[in-house]
Amino acid sequence: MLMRTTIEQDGSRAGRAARASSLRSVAGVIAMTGAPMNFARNCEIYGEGEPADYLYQVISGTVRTSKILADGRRQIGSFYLTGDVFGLEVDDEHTFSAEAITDSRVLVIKRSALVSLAARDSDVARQLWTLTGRELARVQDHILLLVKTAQERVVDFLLEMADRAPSGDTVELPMPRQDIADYLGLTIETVSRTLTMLENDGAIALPTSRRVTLRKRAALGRLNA
Amino acid sequence: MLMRTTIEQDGSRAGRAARASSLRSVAGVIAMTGAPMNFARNCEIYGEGEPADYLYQVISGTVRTSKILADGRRQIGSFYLTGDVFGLEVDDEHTFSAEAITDSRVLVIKRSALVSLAARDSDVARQLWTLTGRELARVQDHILLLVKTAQERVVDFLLEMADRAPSGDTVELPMPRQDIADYLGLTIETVSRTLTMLENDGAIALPTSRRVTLRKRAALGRLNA
DNA sequence: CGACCATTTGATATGGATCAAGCGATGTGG
DNA sequence: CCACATCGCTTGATCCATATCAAATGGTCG
Repeated sequence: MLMRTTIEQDGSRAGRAARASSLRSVAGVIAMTGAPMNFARNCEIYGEGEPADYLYQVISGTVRTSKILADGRRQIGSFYLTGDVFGLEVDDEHTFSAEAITDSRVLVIKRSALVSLAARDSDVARQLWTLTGRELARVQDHILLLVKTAQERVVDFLLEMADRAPSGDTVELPMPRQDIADYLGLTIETVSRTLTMLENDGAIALPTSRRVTLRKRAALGRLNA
Repeated sequence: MLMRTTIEQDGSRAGRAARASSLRSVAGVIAMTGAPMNFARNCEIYGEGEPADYLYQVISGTVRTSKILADGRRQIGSFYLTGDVFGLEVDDEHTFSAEAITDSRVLVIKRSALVSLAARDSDVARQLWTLTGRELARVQDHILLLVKTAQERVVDFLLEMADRAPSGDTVELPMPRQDIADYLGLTIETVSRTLTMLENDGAIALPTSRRVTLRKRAALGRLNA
């Protein structure tokens, strides 16, 4: 089911500079040489349990991390948008697998290089720690999501996406409903119904199924808190 | 509702040595001087949003971290048993609050001391990173818990506690049902009923409400995976 | 003994899952 | 260029796990 990947060895200077400027806080880390790679939609980037020899930064596209439970259900850990770093592990195994949601371009960075550099350069060490801490914060928020009602989960998700890909009040959802459902711990039907409901309530507009306009963000936020 | 705390300045050598031996992996970190403090049952150790000037290690007793949601519900982040480190933040604010579940003795360590030491000593930096990574792994497991059925959650919880406080197949639960419920995202009634059901099925025994004997761990594990 | 708190048990309600069908875009072969 | 298969999404009907509301039980401490 997963497709083959293509590798490119470009790594243009211009691209690097642009990235660095928009991502100050991880600048130190990504200053490392890394190879840009392209992954087609639904390509696996790494699998659960594989050695975590690399970490990754999204140059363009969207990536999800996921885990298949014993009963076959799938839980999505996170979505990663342009600029986000993923796949960084403290242990040396990936605890989730990662797939490209859309055709994506990803910077691949050797973990061992960073880890050994961190042993000498405390700034790098600090960066690694910060990145893991950021991931921790993300996952903690995710836990809070999972104990809420369906409507709260969906609204939180939309607000999160809106915050992360800032383009006014219209959010482009790169992922299918099934991914959203598996992220929120709901079924695809419940996600769909909830969106319809929010639309009927005038809280959002759905020009297309993948584009959502937040009509009253303040109200939405309050609705949930 | 929260009680006052008492402070002690003891810090016996014998105690330290015993701890260090049972906690190799964080030995580097806790080698730092820290003040042991006592907290009575239900005492707040720190509050959500407070500056994270200290981190903590449980010497004896049990601690929970929690967060109150907008609608008044409470989510428990984790339970910390003897030897566990908690309250370590990458940012400088506590994202959860922490309370002693039972009368507890806790080693209090100044964060700034560690952070500045980490800037010079890469082993310490590594320790900080590892501790945060361990927390991350714990929270990720927690997410997987929250999408399971009530029975699976309860069984997972019992197995987790049994692994962490190894004393054969009998687990002593230091926390009340309400804490378990708020950890598992269930109601107290559902937790209670589920335990009763497991007992009727012969999967566990409940000599007292706070003591659980796992009758068939292998089966329990398989039951859930 | 009696008050209080934690826990269990019982009866009922409900949010979201499940099962099933319809719908709208997109693409493909005749 | 149209018929038709496919895929992602929505909508509908029903069911069930867990929440909610309510009361009983049991253990602890003054």
